[in-house]
Amino acid sequence: MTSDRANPTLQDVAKAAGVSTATVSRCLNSPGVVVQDTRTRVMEAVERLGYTPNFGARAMAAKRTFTIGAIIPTMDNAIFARGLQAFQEELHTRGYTLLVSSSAYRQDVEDEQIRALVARGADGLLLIGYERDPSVYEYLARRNVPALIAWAYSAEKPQPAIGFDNRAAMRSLTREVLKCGHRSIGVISAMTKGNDRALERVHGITEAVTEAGLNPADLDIIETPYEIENGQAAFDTLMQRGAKKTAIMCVNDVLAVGALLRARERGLRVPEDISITGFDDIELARIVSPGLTTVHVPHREMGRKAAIELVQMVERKSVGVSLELQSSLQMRGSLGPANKR
Amino acid sequence: MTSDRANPTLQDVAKAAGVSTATVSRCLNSPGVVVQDTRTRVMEAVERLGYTPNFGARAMAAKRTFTIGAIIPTMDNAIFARGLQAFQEELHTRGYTLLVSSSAYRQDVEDEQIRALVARGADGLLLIGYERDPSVYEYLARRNVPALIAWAYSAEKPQPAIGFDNRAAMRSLTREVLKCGHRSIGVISAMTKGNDRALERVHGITEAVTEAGLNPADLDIIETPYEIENGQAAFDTLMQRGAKKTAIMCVNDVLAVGALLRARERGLRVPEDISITGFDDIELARIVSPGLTTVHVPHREMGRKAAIELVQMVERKSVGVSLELQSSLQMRGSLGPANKR
DNA sequence: CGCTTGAGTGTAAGCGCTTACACTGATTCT
DNA sequence: AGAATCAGTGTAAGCGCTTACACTCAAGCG
Repeated sequence: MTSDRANPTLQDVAKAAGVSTATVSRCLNSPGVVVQDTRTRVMEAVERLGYTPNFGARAMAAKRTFTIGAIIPTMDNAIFARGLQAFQEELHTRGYTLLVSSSAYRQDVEDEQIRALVARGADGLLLIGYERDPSVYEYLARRNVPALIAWAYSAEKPQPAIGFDNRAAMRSLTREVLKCGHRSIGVISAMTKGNDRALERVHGITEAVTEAGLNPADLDIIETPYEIENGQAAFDTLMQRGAKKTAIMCVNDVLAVGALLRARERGLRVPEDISITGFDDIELARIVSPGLTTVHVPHREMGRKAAIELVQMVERKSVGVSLELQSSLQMRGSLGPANKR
Repeated sequence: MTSDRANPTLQDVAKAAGVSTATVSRCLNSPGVVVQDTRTRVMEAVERLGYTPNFGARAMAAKRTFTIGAIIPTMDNAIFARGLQAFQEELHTRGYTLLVSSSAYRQDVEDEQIRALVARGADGLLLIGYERDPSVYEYLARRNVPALIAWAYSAEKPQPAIGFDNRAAMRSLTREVLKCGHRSIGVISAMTKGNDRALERVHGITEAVTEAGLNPADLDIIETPYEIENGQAAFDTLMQRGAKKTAIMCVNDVLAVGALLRARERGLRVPEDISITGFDDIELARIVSPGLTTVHVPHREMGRKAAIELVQMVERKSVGVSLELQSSLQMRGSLGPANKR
């Protein structure tokens, strides 16, 4: 029944206010066109009945949801938190709601989540990194759902993105490491499959090493999932095999903190005995001691600008323009001169 | 037009497969009742057209969404991350999707989010802590949306909850601190307004102090928002005013880490010069040095059990039963004997 | 052999909302 | 004074889906 007390509908409000459903709808969506008098009467009824519009119905009728979806690889660690926070704040001021889900770094899960978000009527999507099956982009294009890439930027890619050049950033950090005299370098990378950011960062190291006239094949690289514990384990492996390293470069701060911890546990002094670097500049990086030398990423700026651009894409039905942000080196205590044994 | 290429609907699939919309719907929702032959034909059409059901329409027609909403005070820090992860995993195995939003520790925002989630058809809600306007509970009851409280537990409250006794936990930690001989204790609390967990924890301290025959009014308590920086600032304030403290008890690990950092910056040794304790046992607690003595909370267990119970409430339309979990003390280096000057 | 039965499918009535279009009565214009 | 205009409101047609109910037809029954 439409008179059911449990879930008041537009109908109920209309009846209570003695107007048509159209008028109630208008009061809610474009109050300007309704005369003051009726409006108060309607709003009063809304209040009295505790009416909340049904989202599904609204989405279906209006084909707009004012909802933006974001799919991040993980909620567990802080990398995306700050940027997403800024993203969401900016979205909020523009009247949009953010729906977040996480893919656990798995492409099939991400795929599923994308479809779920689209089915839920997301007006636009924020995606992390470029790398995903082309069919995903086709799907989005067919459905007319604009998507913006973040946390990565590459001039060649066709997709609009707002991020920074992971490779270049890591290249400059590596130059710094080389400048400190390090020649035997271990690398701890996240899993690069489906994670172009990690891959690009590793490439950055390789490039810098090559450009310094060294043999990139001498780099001892290990891949491991995103967890402090894995950083610790990887550090052990690296120290036990191959030439003796004087520096460990990690593809993200979490892994680096793991390495740092394990170094300490093994009685190694950082940076005297071994230097360690990270990437991201999450909070952790400044908390550990010594502080972690890392690449600072403008998370908040990225989140905010992504929101602005994505809303633009949704509302103007524009293609979206890419924007490259600058990352910077954050030098802290964990990087020091190589120990000339 | 229903033949539009962009967004295939049930209709389109039905036409393509030469069956009625009802049959397609059945294939998707209860494949058992459709004969093998038609089913393959339909599935093929679904595949070929790249059909995804429209969530809003489905929710509206079926009055079920298999969606659970969760509103947490913040995504910024790690306290809720692990528990939520477990919550979501368990939900997933049961065929539910999780929608998360954050309230920034503001009741009005939480309110808004609750309504948004309900409007979106959430079948059930996970809420953090008991404290909120009674009208919220009324609203939920009227709308028939079951809600489960987590991260808190109190036998007296009517709402079903799954959590632990914040007060009792803090009481035992405080006893431990007192046992170490500390008599002049500073307390750094989160903002207690709208945060019953913080308030309960402070109460726990007060109670333990009282039961030890000391005057709780001698406790130097300071309230500050949830940020490492604020922990640092609060530490300064505490050290500058009143009697000289030998221990600082913090209501959560983030604040405690802030205090720890600042102590170190001021050249104080922990725990020789000053002891510091936290609450939550987030990852950070074991990463700082010395490790933070804190209260360990069974986050994952809580998340998992919350999922099970909430699904139960949704499907059986049951009221929900509360469950108290046990927290435990996690002793690490940051707590030591009081320095008898 | 006619009748019941039931498995498999189709028909169509909503679910709660938005919005194009139609309508009404003041107001303004000629 | 009658026509034209327009602001404010109502009417009703969907949006894409689920599901109660109706229907069909083959198998099983007395």
